[in-house]
Amino acid sequence: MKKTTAGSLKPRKTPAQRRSAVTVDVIFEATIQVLLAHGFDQTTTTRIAERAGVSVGSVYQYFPNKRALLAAVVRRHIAEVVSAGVAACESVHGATLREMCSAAVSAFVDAKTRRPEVSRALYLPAAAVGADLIVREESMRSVRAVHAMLITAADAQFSQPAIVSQVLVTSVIGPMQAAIESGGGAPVFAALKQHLTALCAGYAKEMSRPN
Amino acid sequence: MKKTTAGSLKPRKTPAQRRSAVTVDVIFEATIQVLLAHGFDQTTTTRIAERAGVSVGSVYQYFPNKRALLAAVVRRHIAEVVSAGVAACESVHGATLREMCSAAVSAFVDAKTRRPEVSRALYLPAAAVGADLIVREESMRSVRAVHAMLITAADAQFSQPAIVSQVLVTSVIGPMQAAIESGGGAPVFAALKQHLTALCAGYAKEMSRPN
Amino acid sequence: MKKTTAGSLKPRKTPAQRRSAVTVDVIFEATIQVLLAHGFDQTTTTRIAERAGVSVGSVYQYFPNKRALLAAVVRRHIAEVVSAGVAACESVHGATLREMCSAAVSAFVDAKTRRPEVSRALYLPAAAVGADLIVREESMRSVRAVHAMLITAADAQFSQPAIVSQVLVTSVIGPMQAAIESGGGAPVFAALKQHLTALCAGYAKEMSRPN
Amino acid sequence: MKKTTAGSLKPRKTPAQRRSAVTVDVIFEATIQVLLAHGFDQTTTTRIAERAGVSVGSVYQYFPNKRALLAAVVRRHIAEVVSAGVAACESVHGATLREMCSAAVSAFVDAKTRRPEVSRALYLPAAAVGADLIVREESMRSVRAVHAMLITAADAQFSQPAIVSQVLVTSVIGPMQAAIESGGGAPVFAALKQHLTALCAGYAKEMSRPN
DNA sequence: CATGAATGAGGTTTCATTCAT
DNA sequence: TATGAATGAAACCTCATTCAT
Repeated sequence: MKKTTAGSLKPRKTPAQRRSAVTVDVIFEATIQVLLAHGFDQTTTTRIAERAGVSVGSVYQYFPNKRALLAAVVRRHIAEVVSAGVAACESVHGATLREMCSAAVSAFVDAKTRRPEVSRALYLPAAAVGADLIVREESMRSVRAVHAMLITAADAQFSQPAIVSQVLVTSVIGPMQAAIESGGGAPVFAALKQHLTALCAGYAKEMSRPN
Repeated sequence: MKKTTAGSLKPRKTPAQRRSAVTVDVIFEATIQVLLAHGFDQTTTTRIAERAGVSVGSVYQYFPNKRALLAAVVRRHIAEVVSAGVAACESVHGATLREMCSAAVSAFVDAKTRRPEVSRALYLPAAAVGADLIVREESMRSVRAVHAMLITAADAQFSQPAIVSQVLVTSVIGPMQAAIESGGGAPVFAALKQHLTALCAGYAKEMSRPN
Repeated sequence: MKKTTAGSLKPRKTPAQRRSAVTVDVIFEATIQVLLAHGFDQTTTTRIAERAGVSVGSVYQYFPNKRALLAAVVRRHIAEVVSAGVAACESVHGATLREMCSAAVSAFVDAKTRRPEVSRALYLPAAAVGADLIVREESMRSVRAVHAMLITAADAQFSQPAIVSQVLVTSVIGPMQAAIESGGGAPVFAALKQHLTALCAGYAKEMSRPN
Repeated sequence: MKKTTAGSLKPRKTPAQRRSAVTVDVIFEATIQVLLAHGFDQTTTTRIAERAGVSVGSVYQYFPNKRALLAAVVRRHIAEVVSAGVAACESVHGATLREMCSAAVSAFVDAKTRRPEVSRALYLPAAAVGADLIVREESMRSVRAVHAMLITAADAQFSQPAIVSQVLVTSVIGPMQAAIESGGGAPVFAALKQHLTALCAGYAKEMSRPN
């Protein structure tokens, strides 16, 4: 990244037409591929275009600059993962604490490990682009969903549900990331689910009063 | 950063003379300052040298390239934090689970928040440089220390102490980071200690049998 | 030249479009001009680009690095000279030894002195770049052509035609170079032809048996 | 070479003292070693000093700048070779043409191949340093010696002894260099002597009248 | 005298972005 | 609309040379 020109991060045109939507997808996928194959600093717009089978000019037709492109890729990935988590949370309103933790953790791990390489590839871009904002926004969605879920718990009551939600969401990411980086496969992820469920449930129990 | 030159990350010459040692320290501090004031991609070797009050040449007398410099700065910071945590762990061998969690978390939070800006400044460099390795190495030290501590717990026994240690260490970082990023002050960090202690203790209880 | 980067010496993209071909030629010519006007170490890529009326970037669009550019310039020049010599050799198959020497020497001197400054300008680059290889390759072409010629001589037979060819080719270059360096004009070159012809013919006679 | 500052090429102080003379020799030898081990552009003053076991400062005590150092090294080497040739020429005054050629060529080849690596190492520096002048000066000595020799030939007379001498000297260098570059050993050099003798004798015969 | 840390001008190279075709 | 050659600011890094110790 050269200058982080601080320009707009929003895509340039909404892909109204069919063709456009396809092109954007191709560019997204190419970006991830290049990121994985060449690493962050070798990820140039030209290379992305090449890999996508379009010209650099075309890339700039859809994104005002490189940052915007990376941001969009990051946003899409995070949004997917978060949405899965949010849906899981909503589906267990009214359940017990342990059921809630198990369901949410499971959904999160599944979503995140569906394409583990993608998570790895996007780690640096997310930080380097001003995607912190995006990450924060999406995290908020998770936190809110967890919050909304917790207060419906059948077997407990929280005095600080907001803070607890925040800690729950952020504490789960580290072990997740570590597991992905370590290159572990399905069995590792299965074990991870159990441990993260215990982590969340244990903490939730500590911070709540039985109902 | 242009090319991730993949060259050696080891410092170039050990500062033998007093003057040199000072110079290196000045450069370290300048690096952090620039990182904070201008952001990662605006952190150029020239700017670092300027801020340090030396010439670019001097920087390159001690570090073979920019990556190595950043890596060194990251290493020093992480090592400090980890060392504090490790010391705390060692000081509570034989205590109860809750005492252990409280002591370790407290030490970790204190170390990490002594200079919160530094943590923020080094977040991206750590990822961008090949400092993953460094981070991983230091993480291992923490994990081992936690592991050594856990198995001496007065009131509990673990069947998978290794995994538990790993999860404990990685789960604590996220909330920590979030608190720092949020810019919270002393009260936030105090609350954080309580929550992280609960997080750890709760999880530890879940994963162990009473003695 | 800083680092003899040892990277590829092959041009980067073959100029497909007309515009590109022109650009490359302009860069070639500019390189020679700068070499002549400023000398080898003052021949910077920036200066070449300036003189060529293009941007540095354009230079790097066609050549992966400075060495490759210089190598290409050297190669083109040497190839021209050698080709002239080879053609001359082929045109006198079956002639007498003296006719052969006269024809080959004449062609070589003519080719080399068509633009004497170029020869002077490229002397150092040829050595400094890894163009030794190029020079060697092209020399081989000359040697082979001379060899092929010699064995058809109407009036003589050689027992070691290979070695003789090698010596003939290499012995002629020194006096040639000296004459160019001395800045002599047409009359000097005319005299040179006679002397070199004598040199070659005399040696050839010594190393062969009359037919 | 950075700037070819065009400063004086003359050594800075005459090594009046014993110690100085030794130091200069050590530096000379170190220069050649570095040239051979690292190549021309990697031959830095610091590296030379290191290899010589002295400080950079000391190198600058004896030579005003890098060019002067390289020039001195080149000069010494060439002077040695030329002196050997000159001596040989003087020792055969009054002999026959063929004897002259044989003696001079033999001495030249011997001198040049005593340390073939040195010749290779100094090739580029000689050209890059403006040592052309030195080379030219020393060449002149050779040419004059050959000239003085030729006119005493017992069996021939030359109408243009000056030009003939010039051509003889310059024509012999190319094949010599090629033989060295090719890495050939003693047998190659033996054959070379025969061919160069034939080359010179043949040419000399062509350019002279029997006595 | 020797040392070697410090200097800093300047060289090479990259790559996001534009715009004529 | 798509293309991709051209741009050029700016980054990293080197190394001959100096001078305080």
